Amino acid sequence: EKQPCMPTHPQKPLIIKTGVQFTTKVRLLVKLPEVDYQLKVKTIFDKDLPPGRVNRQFFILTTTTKIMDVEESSNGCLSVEFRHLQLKEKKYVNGTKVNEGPVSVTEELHSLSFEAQFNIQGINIDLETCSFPLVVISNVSQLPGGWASVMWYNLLTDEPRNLGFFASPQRASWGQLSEVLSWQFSTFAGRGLNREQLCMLGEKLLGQQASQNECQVSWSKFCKENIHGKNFSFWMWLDSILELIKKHLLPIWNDNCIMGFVSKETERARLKDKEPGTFLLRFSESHLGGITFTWVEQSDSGDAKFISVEPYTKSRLSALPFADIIRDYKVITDGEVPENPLKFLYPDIPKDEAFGRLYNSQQNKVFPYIPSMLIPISTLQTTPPPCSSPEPPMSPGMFDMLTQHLSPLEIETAMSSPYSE
Amino acid sequence: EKQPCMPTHPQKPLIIKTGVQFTTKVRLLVKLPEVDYQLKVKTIFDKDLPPGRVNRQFFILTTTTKIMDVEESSNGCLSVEFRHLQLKEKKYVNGTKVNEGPVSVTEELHSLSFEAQFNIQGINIDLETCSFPLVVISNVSQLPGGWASVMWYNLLTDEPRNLGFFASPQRASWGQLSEVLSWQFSTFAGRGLNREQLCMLGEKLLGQQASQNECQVSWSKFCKENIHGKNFSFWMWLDSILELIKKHLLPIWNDNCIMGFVSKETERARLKDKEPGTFLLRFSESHLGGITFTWVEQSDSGDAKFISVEPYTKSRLSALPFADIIRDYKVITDGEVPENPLKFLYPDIPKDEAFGRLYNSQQNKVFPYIPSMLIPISTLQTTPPPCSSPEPPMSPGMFDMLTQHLSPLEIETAMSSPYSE
DNA sequence: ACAGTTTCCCGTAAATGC
DNA sequence: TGCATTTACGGGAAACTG
Repeated sequence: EKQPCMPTHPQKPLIIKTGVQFTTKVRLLVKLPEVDYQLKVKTIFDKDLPPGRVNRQFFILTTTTKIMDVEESSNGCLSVEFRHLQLKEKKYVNGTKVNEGPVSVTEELHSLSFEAQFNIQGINIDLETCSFPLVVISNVSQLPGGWASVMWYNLLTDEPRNLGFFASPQRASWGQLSEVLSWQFSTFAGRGLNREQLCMLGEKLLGQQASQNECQVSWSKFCKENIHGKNFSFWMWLDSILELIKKHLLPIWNDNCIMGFVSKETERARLKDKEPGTFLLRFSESHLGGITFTWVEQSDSGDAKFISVEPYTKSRLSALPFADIIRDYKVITDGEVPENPLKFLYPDIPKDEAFGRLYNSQQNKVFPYIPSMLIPISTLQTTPPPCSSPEPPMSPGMFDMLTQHLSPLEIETAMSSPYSE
Repeated sequence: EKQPCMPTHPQKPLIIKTGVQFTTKVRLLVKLPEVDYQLKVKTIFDKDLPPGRVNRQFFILTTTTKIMDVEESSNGCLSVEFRHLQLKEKKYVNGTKVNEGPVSVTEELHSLSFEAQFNIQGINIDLETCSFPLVVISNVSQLPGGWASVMWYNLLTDEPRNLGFFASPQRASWGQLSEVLSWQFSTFAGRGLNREQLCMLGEKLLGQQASQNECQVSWSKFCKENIHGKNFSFWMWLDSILELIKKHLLPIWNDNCIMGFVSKETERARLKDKEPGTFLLRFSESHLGGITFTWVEQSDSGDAKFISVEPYTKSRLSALPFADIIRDYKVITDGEVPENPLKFLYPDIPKDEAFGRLYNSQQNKVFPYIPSMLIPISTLQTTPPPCSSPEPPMSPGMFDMLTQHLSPLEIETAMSSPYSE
């Protein structure tokens, strides 16, 4: 006999890492008439799993049974919270590790079941329920893949327990998907994606025709296939940016100072007619988790010239916050006096108005010492290189700077540093 | 019956962290006449421990028995290697946790015992041996304390198993101790300490009279009491420097470019009559794990002037290697053109001759972008401050630089944002 | 409240398995 | 051999515990 028993599913952390504690709570939604005895709930991982359905099997390492208790905060329901639950992989299950097709670890769905039974007026009643699908990972490096699965699953099915979903995952429309992507950013970074940003993402994922929201995206294209010419998939790239924002760019992102997702063409079109020194912030498309700025200058011929700095990644940004980089950035052109080329955040906001609030002086006052700060510097040449060697030669300013400091032996290696477009 | 049975003690890693695997090997040094049966060895942690001797009790989480085997590499001895051993703390031992005095975790000594028994011609023979004392820690943050204990123990006792050693640790003579300290540097950093460096350390630890090698140092002074006015002990300070060298300064240390341990007085005496721009490298005495450079300049009055930069710690050094800092360091004096004040490594070695080999151009060649490097910069004033505030006021150059960028902009958070929603 | 100590767990690196 | 996945564990931070 099954009875109504709705647990509070472990809905948010649908991803569980082995060896890391998680919590789940079950609540009995009917009031039992007589509760003069203890009601025990048992948790089982992957109960009644059809054999061969998953590649990996796990078990709960910690206590799996607990007594239900009257919940204070609510209307006196019975509930139980399992804390400090921990998953561990069963190795060598019966010596047969079923290798079932191309479903990767983060596509393998599991579930957590809860059982209770009680006796009321001589009738034995079994209660049972189970969680939404779970992804089990063994290292945080698998978290992005896990999130992708959860997103895709939630996007495309309303079934509470379709564990075979990724055997043949449906396609999503770009309209649906873009909404979910924006929601990721608004949830985890505090600000979603605007129409232009989504449009760039759509074109990146699907090509020019993607302006149509009806355009279909396959799971593989979203998360499994590498972007052409790169060694990462679309979602891995996007998630690396989400992480970069979360850790290093949160206030700047929330102040809407990061255009971020812009094609190089759009970037140029935007900056072309702007005041020299106008810049915008854009995420790297060539490397994971990088952000760069591009500014416009007047070239000698009178045309607009666009210059982008080598993208900053988390390692640099943890040495120097991005707002400080923008404040302090200097370019040495032809060995002259360093100048900060960044004047106006696109379209025309004075730099300090946009970022001043976030500047951090880096000043530690430790008395007998003089303070020292890190300044990001680029060197640039305006005069065209005398010959067209495959690698553009070094600017005179940089050359001076290096030769001045490098012993004769080291010059060769340091020479091969390209810049200028 | 006890028999000669000398194991290869776990000598080097005398410190074991709970939950982290370690390895130990036991070798039977006598050849058994008849080895037609298996000889089993069992490992026991803290065997026969007098109750109340230690605060914490541990057990071996993994397999504790193994069969001895003929060792290939040696002359056919029997030996056994325990791998993947792991320690875990027994909690709530009999409900009584004996709190025995002021012996800290890293002073608590433990031991690992090995037992085997065999029967030869009807006689039962018990073999037993045990390791040198072990320190058990639960976090790497306790490693320096553990090392200190191991050093002190080895320095002051030849007993193989005096587990109560730290109940009343003997004093060491500075002569003995300084030798051990130098040995730490030569073992872990590749170059020991010279007489002058040791002399500075001796004075730091014991005051001026410490030039005598006979001077006695207490364990407490070495490792437990804080240095006057600081919140760390002598050894914690020294070990933080050892770590800094190991991770960030190895080649520079081994090239003997770091004077390192110099009092400020000696530093000045050394630099006083040198060419302006002569500098030396010294470890910070005020903060853990920091290194600074001090250079000499000619002041307006004609006297020598000494300037030290705020010490670089591991976080800065992992963004920028120290050799590059020395190469690129710039001072902006009174807002003028940046100049590198570092010319000659004391006594008179041109900077690039000393460090050129280690320069690293920081140049990542990622095509469409211009490279950017981090330059450490200090600003300095030559004109004396108008008033004598307790904190040295900001130099005009720095002030300009900051005001130029800090505009009246503690403005409200969300200004006109460059992108529409 | 607090300091000494342990636990937790991310993130990198290395090991393992397929 | 290379790729996918897991294990190992340092290091920072939170939690614990007298």
